Amino acid sequence: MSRPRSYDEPSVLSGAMQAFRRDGYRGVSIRDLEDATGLKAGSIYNSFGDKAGLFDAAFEHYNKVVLGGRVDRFAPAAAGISGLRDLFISLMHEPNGESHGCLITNSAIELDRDEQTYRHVCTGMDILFEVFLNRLAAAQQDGSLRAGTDPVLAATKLLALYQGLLVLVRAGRDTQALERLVAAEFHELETYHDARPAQQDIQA
Amino acid sequence: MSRPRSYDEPSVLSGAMQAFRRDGYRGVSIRDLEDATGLKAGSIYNSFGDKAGLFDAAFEHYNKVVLGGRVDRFAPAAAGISGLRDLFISLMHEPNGESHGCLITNSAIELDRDEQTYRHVCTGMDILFEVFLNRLAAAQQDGSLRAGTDPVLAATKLLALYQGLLVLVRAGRDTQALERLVAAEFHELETYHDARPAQQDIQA
DNA sequence: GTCATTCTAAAATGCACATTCAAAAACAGA
DNA sequence: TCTGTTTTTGAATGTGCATTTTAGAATGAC
Repeated sequence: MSRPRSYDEPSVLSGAMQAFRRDGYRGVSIRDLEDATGLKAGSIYNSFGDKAGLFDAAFEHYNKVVLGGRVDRFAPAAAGISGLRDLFISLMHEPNGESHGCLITNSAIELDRDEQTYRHVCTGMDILFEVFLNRLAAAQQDGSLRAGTDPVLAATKLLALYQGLLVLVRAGRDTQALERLVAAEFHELETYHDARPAQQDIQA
Repeated sequence: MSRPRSYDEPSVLSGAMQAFRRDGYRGVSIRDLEDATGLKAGSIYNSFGDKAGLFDAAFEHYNKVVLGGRVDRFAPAAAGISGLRDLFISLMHEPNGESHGCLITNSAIELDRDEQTYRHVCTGMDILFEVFLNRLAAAQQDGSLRAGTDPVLAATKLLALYQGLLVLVRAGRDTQALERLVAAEFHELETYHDARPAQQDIQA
């Protein structure tokens, strides 16, 4: 018994999300959000309360759909440590030059820690940490984790590496070097190897 | 043959820098900068051209004085890898709760890559990378680097870790866990050790 | 002391922004 | 078809911002 909304919520959230990822919360105006969502300012306020409300909804959407989707696609439980590596490598392959940016990393820096919305930052990091820890612990069980590796420590390391990579990618650092780094780090996690260096390294 | 400036340039830059570190470029208004520097808006414009000009000068000051000072204090060439570790540990000990933030990391995220000022981000990262690489290469020479470690790869890893830690610190993550991570990473770099796990780990 | 020059102070300008308002339009139920 | 409710729209509002301007104060050179 009332006029129904004429827009598609997921696509509105997706548009807003993209704008926020690219330009940050402060860098996006209501005007920009009109273009990004297709909604007029009035409708935005009617539907989401205010700019912060839309940001909040977009962030929730990001954690659920984008982050969750990436995990499901690249690093499902069955994919083990190798799936985690794929997830990391994908960070260096954002669609052509179009650096979307990670809403978690970017908001961790931009937002004030005692804002309401900051909880999404913490949630996102918790999700990542738990996925890392879960896969590493499972790998430890089935023997595919290098012996002697502490899963909690390794998960912490992966979380830091993840955030750091996103900063460096956004800064335009050489992505090939970063890919080599990821390859090396996961090689260290996955395979059993002692530290005895190759002969030429000893003699050099 | 003219009126001299009545302010102390380093302290003006230091004040502005602190404001920008805490709240970001967009988060600081000219009004805020008046308080942070002690200068009136007119003087700021007279001396630095505009807000971006002051930011530029403050960023240069950051790279030279703050970043350079930290390297000299914690990780001079003589301190080797151990000095690098001290530098990293210091990231988790910013003055009481007062998270100043790193202007390089924060600006890498907030600024647009094709702005003039972004060069300071690149310069800062280059400085860090070169310091890391230099200390690691020296350690390789004198045998204090774990055999088989590639200095370039390790320096890349440290750069990513450095940026990632700053993101996580700003996000309010448990700093003790992060310190354990740093300790473990540097342990891996410094000491010779094979990967043979302790007995209890094999049997578990 | 006077002059030229540069700095400071304070108000003024104009713009972009987030937000609100009021009117019109679109639907659901009767 | 009529009614009530909600969405949409486009204009209006007011605030905060970066920046400019203007007038006055301070200094060095002579």
